Amino acid sequence: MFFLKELPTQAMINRYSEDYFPERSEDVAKKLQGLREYSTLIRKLEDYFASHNLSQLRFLVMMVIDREPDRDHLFAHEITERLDVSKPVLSRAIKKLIAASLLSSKKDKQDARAVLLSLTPTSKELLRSILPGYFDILSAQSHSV
Amino acid sequence: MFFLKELPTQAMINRYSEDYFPERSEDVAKKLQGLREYSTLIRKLEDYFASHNLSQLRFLVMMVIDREPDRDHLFAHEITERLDVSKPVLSRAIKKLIAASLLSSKKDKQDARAVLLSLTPTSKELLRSILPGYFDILSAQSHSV
DNA sequence: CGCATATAGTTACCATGGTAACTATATTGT
DNA sequence: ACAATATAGTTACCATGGTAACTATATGCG
Repeated sequence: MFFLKELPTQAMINRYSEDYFPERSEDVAKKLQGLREYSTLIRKLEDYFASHNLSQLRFLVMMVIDREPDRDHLFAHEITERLDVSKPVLSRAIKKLIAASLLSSKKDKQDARAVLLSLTPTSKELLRSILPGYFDILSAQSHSV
Repeated sequence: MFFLKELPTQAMINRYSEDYFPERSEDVAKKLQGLREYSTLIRKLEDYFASHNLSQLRFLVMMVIDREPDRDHLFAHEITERLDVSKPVLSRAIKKLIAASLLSSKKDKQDARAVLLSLTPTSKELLRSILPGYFDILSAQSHSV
């Protein structure tokens, strides 16, 4: 999350950064603007998911299972490879999804430690129903990007 | 935070979104890429601030006081106007900054509810010392932006 | 004036992010 | 075979985000 509402003017950035690398202060201004825009976008997405009793993470967990070619399940550690999230946080997200019947789990026969995670009919339908709004938010015009 | 490491291919986005608005799927791809890049950037900034016993928010609180023209202090509610953060979160951030001697507070004489917040010599020096690294991270080249 | 409303800031509680350390199972190497 | 190491997932604990409701003070208005 990036909180700054009113971005510093170029003059202000120059004032702060000119001693160090004046040649890069335009980059700095662009990055700050990008940070602000994407933070706003992330807030919109989070609000949207919250209105469906989801979070971005729980949505993405379902997405990476859904988009997996050739298989209808993933193990938690495979999800960790696909999402930039720590194991404990993923573990809890999965627990919540299972509690909400949005994920089903099955012990793996080869590896007693591992758990197969698959989408349920409910979550497949939920995914289909929320995707339009998701893409809508993502494709909405922002000020500059 | 946006977690997805491997972004969906254009073909995948089309598969998901073509029923709804195929004409916008390029926007979607661009936005997802932007989200990922800015999430990575935010992580780098957070790590940098953490290495100085700060957070992005506490840094920005000091910055908005420092950058205020004509005055050397702000009230908490004025900081709320400048930063997109809830009052309780700001309240705690301020408490931590005061505890670390990075902010000094003084009761306002006109309004007994309000508290004047100013930078301390320590925080002015700290700001100066961390700004180069901050701009460095912001101006570092990313893959596409 | 004095009551209703607004504002400044805090408290209580919850959601979600992280790391370190743990249990249980699998694998590796001698 | 079995000890050492690696891996799957969880637990415990902390940081930081949010909203609702609270206290205290200020303001507006009949």
